[in-house]
Amino acid sequence: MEVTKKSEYAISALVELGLHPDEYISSKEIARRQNIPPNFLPQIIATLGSRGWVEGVRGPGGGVKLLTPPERITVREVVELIEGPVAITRCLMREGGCSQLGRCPLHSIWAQAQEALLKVLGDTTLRNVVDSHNALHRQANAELAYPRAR
Amino acid sequence: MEVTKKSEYAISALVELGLHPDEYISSKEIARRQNIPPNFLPQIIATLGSRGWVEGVRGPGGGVKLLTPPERITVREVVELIEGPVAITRCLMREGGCSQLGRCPLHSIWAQAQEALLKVLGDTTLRNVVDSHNALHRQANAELAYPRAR
DNA sequence: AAAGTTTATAATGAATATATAATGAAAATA
DNA sequence: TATTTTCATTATATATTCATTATAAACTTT
Repeated sequence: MEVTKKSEYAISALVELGLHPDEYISSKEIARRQNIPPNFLPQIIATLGSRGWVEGVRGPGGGVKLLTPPERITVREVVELIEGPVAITRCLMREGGCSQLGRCPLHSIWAQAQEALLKVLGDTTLRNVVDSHNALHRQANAELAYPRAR
Repeated sequence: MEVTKKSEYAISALVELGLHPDEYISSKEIARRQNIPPNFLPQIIATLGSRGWVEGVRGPGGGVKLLTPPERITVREVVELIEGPVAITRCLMREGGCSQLGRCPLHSIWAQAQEALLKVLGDTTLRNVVDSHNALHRQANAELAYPRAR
């Protein structure tokens, strides 16, 4: 229905792949680096593969590789792929979700709120996430090298 | 964790009360009119009462009444009262929600998205919802009286 | 052929959401 | 005072979803 861990894992996996372009990484290794349950990740990767974003090669030396440039994938797209159509309330879901068949007075408010949410996610590309991941790491490494006084 | 039916029921109940100012309506009657599970509503009303928005009077002729003007209650407040602090992802929840202790690159994106969502809900008062409820009803009634040709 | 790996599906346990039921307490009326 | 009506509170049951593990199958390389 909305943003579950599964989506976070998917994004984390894509980020890891984005950090190492054109490299095949086994799902087990991705799971280790990104702290994702190793048995859970394969299903997620399969979904990403069905969308054409990643390619998996089986067998020894195989692994997963990013096919699509990170700037062409938005967080919104990932979430919607993993969760299915996002709906912050039952009211916005298919069929009998809305008690009054789309005429309930809350309908438009939920829709507006959801659109605001999705807009933020849609304006954020995987590239942005990869970059801020890098920034965080640089910062952490600098801190290690030159710790500030406390 | 986020917007469940419970919140919708709460808002619906408040709307019903807002439609009939200064009138005591039994929870059973509210449930009937707004299509809310009748046994579920009392718990919800109790929560609304603890916040001081409604008053319940027991005994024959008793019922529930709105104490606070609808323009002074926002949808956001209702949702947060019913659901507790809203968090669209585990990452934004208390304590160990974020896998990387608040430093994960997704953190700020979730936060932005959530803030966008909450802003819409915070900008909508119960008055707005009551009004659009009225508008919908007027429209439906006009349609009944003077049906358009099809 | 053997080992490692992805892909796909199924099964399970845990948590949460939803709802019902039971009980208790207060107020009004007869 | 007894009875009815109603809110308030708590306990219980059910259903759904989430998260994970487990299993099986297909594929690739060595």
